[in-house]
Amino acid sequence: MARITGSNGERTALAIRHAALRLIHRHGFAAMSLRDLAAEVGIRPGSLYNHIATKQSLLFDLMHEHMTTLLAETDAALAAAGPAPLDRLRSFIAHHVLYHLERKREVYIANFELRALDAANAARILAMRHDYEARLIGLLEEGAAAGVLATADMRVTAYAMLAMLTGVCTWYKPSGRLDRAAIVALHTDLALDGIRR
Amino acid sequence: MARITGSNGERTALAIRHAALRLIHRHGFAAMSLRDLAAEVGIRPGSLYNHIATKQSLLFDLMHEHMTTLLAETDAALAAAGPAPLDRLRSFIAHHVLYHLERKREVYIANFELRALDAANAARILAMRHDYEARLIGLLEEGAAAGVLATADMRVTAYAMLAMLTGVCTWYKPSGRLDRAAIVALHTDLALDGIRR
DNA sequence: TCGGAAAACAAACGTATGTTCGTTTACGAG
DNA sequence: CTCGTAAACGAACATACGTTTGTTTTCCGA
Repeated sequence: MARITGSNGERTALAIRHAALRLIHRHGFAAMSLRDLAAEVGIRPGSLYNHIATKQSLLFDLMHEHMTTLLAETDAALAAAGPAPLDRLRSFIAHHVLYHLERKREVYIANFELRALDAANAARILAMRHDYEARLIGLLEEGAAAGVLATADMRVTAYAMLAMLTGVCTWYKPSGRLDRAAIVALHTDLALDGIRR
Repeated sequence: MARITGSNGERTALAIRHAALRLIHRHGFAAMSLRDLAAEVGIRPGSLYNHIATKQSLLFDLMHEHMTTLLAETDAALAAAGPAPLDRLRSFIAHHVLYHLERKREVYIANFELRALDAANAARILAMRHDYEARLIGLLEEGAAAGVLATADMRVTAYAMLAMLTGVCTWYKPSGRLDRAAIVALHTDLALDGIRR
């Protein structure tokens, strides 16, 4: 055996990334062996190296692509929103929750596998995460300046909101009781007005 | 060399648990080798087995002890609170945040290393987590029944609140800008009333 | 049609892993 | 003081790991 009939580089590379997302999400990066990954894809361990440089770079690429997409889509959502601070904030929240519902694996990995990256790679991902946080903090400041939002500590408030809005991807199952619109609405209400009647 | 002068079983066992908390929190359970752990404690790898049964049982014990303490302390906090639903909820929130500030390593591990447990151990920890969630859901239902809380989906609301309140242990540093009381107050306000003025 | 690049294989590299074993020495109850 | 046990050691076990290598077969542009 050698090169397999019908084999295609791009398709295999995609399958590797997809399988890696599943395995890392389920077992963690350190607990995913390249032998497991190769078996999931249906190739031999050594063949992975036709498509990835190292295990470390595979993880970094997955995280980097996710952060790039998240930032771009967020900016698009904000650009499409109305000018009112509250509308912009609603738009951010809706996009964040929907994105996290649809790509829970990528999100989970980007949030919890930072420690598996080496120092240089971790720094790059962290910088992108700070960019993302800065967008929300900016929206909170806009709202405070316009007088529609409470003016407590912006940074910690943003952290708390992001934690709440991101939490959805730890329990969400597409087959669940609530549909996506309901989940978005519930989280928007919680963030804006809390649980007190 | 053999048994070391001044060696003491209980002290070593404690040092192992403490070092394990640090290493698992920093690198993850799968990425922590027993050789690293032994080096951190200052003994040889094989000597660990005078104090633990297996690596897996070490993780389970750490998580189980944490969940037991959390449940017991939560019940104590609720028992000490006044009878009004809102007071009880405030008490829950305050205790949760303080506990998570003070034991961020244990919390982080209990939340994110579930996948490293084998099936039977994971089921036991999950059951305790459900117990904890049930306490909050109960409080939300009390509040709804009394008419002081909004009556949206109780389970998802509880998940969102817990995600927000737990998030604090991913960024908190004791040397930070805000003291603990301020962090508790900020999270209580956010949970109850949101960010809208 | 043909030749180089792409993509797979089988096999092996050195190292690290969790764990076990037999041995040695200090501690502490009688 | 004595003796069983606790608690450490050094060494080794089998297995698993990420990665490299050389080879083989298929694909595809000129």
